[in-house]
Amino acid sequence: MSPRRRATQVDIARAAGVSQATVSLVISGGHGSEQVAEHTRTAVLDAATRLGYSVNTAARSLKGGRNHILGLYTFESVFPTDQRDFYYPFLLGVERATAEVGYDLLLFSSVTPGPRRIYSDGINRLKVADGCVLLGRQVDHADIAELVRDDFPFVFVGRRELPGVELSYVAPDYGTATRDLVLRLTGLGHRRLAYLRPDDDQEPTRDREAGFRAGVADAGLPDQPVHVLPVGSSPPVDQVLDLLSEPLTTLLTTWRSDGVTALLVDPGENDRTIAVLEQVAVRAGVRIPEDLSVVLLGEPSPPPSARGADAELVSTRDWTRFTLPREGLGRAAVHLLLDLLDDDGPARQLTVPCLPVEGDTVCPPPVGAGA
Amino acid sequence: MSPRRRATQVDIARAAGVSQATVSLVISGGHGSEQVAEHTRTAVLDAATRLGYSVNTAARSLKGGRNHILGLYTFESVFPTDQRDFYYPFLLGVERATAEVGYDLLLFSSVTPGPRRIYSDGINRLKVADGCVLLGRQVDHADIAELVRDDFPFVFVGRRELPGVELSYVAPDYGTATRDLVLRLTGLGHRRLAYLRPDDDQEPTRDREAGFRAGVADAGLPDQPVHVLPVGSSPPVDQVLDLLSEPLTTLLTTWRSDGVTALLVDPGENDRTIAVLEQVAVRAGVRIPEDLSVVLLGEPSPPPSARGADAELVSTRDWTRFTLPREGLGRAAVHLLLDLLDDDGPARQLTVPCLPVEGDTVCPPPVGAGA
DNA sequence: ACCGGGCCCTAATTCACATTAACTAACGGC
DNA sequence: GCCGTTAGTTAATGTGAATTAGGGCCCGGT
Repeated sequence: MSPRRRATQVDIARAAGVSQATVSLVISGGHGSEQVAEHTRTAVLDAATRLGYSVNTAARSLKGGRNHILGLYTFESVFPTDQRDFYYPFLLGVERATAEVGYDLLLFSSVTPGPRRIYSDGINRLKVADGCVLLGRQVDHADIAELVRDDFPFVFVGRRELPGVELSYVAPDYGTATRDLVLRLTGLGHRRLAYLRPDDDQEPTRDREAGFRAGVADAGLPDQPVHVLPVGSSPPVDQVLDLLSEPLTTLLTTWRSDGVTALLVDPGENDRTIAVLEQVAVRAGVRIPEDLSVVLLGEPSPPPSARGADAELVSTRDWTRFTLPREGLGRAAVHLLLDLLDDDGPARQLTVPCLPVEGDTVCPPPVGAGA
Repeated sequence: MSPRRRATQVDIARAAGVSQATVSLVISGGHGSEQVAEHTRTAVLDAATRLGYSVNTAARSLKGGRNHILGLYTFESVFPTDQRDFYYPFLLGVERATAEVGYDLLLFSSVTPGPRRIYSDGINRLKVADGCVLLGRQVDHADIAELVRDDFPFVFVGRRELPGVELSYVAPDYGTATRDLVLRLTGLGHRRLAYLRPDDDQEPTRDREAGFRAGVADAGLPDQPVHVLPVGSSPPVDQVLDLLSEPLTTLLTTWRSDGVTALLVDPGENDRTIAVLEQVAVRAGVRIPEDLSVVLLGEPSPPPSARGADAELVSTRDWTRFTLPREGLGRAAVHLLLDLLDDDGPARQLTVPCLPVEGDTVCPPPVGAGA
């Protein structure tokens, strides 16, 4: 057991016959090393190599105030088994971007499970990181307010708003993506569109609707009908079918008589709507896309495989839609966080484009329709 | 902008009217805080909460204290996309166990793989964690040696050996799992077994063979033939078929004439062997399991879906086998690491049982055979 | 010679915390 | 009243690296 201490700058200094400060200048590179004579420089580097030196980042951070650690805190479990496919790309993006900028990623798991609280024992674990990316739906508002009060740098993935405070976040650009889909439809000749959205007042819902109206305006069409479904963004799964079947059937009839040839559906946080629509359309004899082009403003989830009891309410069609740039959001969050760390400015927001997916639920309008 | 410093223990001390040392005693918890009067204690905690204090991990680890952070270092990318399904359970296990013991998990992504440069923030970034779980195949021996030299506590997932040093690791109990499969076969009536292993000298390979011999002995059978294939554990994928077809065909003939009714296959790190065996058996008219029961001493990978060019060399059969307890290994690694932290003893090793999987490649021996 | 500058380098300080020896006050046993 | 004991607290020290304020030293100009 030789408790051989690891080499420090002092050791190198002794070996090279210089002072620790000089070693620091050489090792730290760029700024200081230009002021060091070449032969001293090589002598130091030589000794360093010989002694197997490497920087003690703890000491470096102590002086510099940075830990070079970014935190990732999720309000649900960090590696959720059941939502694995949903969260994984976020994690991937965050991890990769973190690595690229030379930081390490600290997963906050020690915080008790259940409703996750940041400030459980009064002392804030998050601060061991230089800044933090926050993920998850069920946000504890009190915690966030506390973080803001503490001036702790953090960035949300997904748009988050809190009355009275400015939060930093990265969010998908639902508006532009929706607008682009509208233009795609009008480009195909559709002149009468309908828009379907859940009954909530969340930002993503508003963004998409705004994008819809913008697209309609850009295409030079008059205002198009917007229909609000009597469900919030996350209704109980087992009631969705009952809740939506009748209203959707009615709407389909209305649209047909009104000459609507294309429909845009905001799935909310709940992708069952589109599945119900599919069922209802079949029953009503409306063919998609021959009679009615349909685009989905988001992604059906779970993406690939449906299992168990839900199977009947999972759509198998390849909807024309757009996907959340989930890895991109993770990456963007990291970069935004770094900006925050450097500038120490006010909260800021960033949007990331959504990628269109060419499905098979869109085609030109039926001849003679929508004149 | 106010460059508001983060609150330090000195700030708290001033606010609470005590010394910094007292604050440290209170904050660090258990050991010292019993020697602090209750009212002092609460005053300190109060001030800490009020000032939004949190410990500076850099300072703490500089001095050698505990951070309640465990590190996870992988010699490949932490969230590898292509090996995602393989590594995920390990991560899950590590993360969950870490959370359960009240630690946070630090993913070391900043450390660049490849040729290690001394003056980049090298391996000793690990030190910001109290200890570290190491994962991955392509281990850099120099790094490990360095860690050992530093007396840094770490645990490998998977058996790792380095000449001259004792490493701590958790490993699947291949031996017992193999023995159990042998007993399973003899229990069905098989009396003449054959064993197939790759041509390497790795520990897992040895373990499995030892388990085989133990099982054979336990069953009261004489020594059974062991055949070594002329490939190491990771031959080039595109050559496996060529390399193995002929020898396997020969072996099949030999076994048939020798009355062998069951075969145990050590897949090595390369699951193609079993795929080749399957092809060859079909071509030789040997039915599995009617003519020959086959068990796989490990898992075929990639588990569920085969894609691309490899598809022809991926077996689709549901082999009777055992699976690596991957989440369990992750968990065990964390617990072993904690033991190491507490005891500071010598390196230690731990094995975790493998779970048997009932496939459809085993049945009783053909009547009249193996008498 | 003397002064003024660069140029290289060093001594000293700082960072936030943990640890430890030492100190104080209060209390009792004798 | 002296010493010992114990609980509670403090002053001092160590940790590795970065930074800053200089201090020699050499050299050219005057």
